[in-house]
Amino acid sequence: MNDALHRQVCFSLYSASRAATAVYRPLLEELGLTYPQYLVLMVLWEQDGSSVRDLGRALELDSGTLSPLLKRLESAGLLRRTRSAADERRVEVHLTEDGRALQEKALPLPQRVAEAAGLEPQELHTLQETLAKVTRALRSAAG
Amino acid sequence: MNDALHRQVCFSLYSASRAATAVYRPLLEELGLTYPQYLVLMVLWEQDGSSVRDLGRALELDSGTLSPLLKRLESAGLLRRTRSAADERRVEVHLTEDGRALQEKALPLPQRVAEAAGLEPQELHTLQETLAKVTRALRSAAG
DNA sequence: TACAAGTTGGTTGTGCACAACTAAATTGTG
DNA sequence: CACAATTTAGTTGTGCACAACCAACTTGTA
Repeated sequence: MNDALHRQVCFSLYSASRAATAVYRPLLEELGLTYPQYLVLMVLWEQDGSSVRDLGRALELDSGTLSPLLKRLESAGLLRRTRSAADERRVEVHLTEDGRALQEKALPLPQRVAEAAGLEPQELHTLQETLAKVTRALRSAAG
Repeated sequence: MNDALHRQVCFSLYSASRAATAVYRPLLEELGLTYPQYLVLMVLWEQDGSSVRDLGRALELDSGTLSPLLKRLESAGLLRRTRSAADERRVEVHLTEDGRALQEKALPLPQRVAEAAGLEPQELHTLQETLAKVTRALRSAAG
């Protein structure tokens, strides 16, 4: 147990985040997905046809991360990438039938991870609120 | 704004964690460090001579992550890795003078990031407690 | 209509994370 | 002692994150 370490917000967040994705990992592996791939699909399940830019905005990830990730999902047959006719700079990402079908299989996952976190609903809600507030503040501080 | 996304603990943690390390990044860059490298040094500043295994236990990182990271810190002249005389399986990690000297330069960092998080001291404390609890629960769930 | 400035997606390179595996040393047990 | 099981680091391979840079396209303005 290292005191300086455990007094830091950043380390607490870093540890908790890795622990949470570690709970997701074996569940997502059954769907053939990694956690960031699952995040991209979640955006597409709500907004099919999003551009790479839209995905980047939603997840705060840049094209250097998204481009190869999207290519992997495309070669897995879960989506297609097509240049927008209206604006040739844009690449629109469309789910395939397989990609859409995964939504149902993924439905129970968040609940299972929330349960694994071992918090009361009220406590969980407060945590979410606090994290959203912290993230906004940190982003505005980082510029 | 994607609803399904923002209702998930894991995504909140993932976003907050990346936002926090993003605040650290430019500050650590002045010291020539990445965030995980800084974490390793924090452990060594409190427990110089820790083994790779000790570092792994403290940070919950495995040797596949730590070995190359430690080599980079060694070639940066911040530490030395030596086989333990008592147990030839162990590699003990000792700070150099330069490595120890960085502690003082890094001293103000946590405070600055905590301020950037924009929480009241009481709120910050509650967050830390909740995150520690969540991390323990998630780890025991992951096995 | 030119064309500078901005937007969008991609590439390259570095450094984590983590799984799966290997090699070497130590320890427990007959 | 012998030797199987365990512990400890390290290697290899895959997939994020992110910085820095580039090419192609669009848009605003003279």
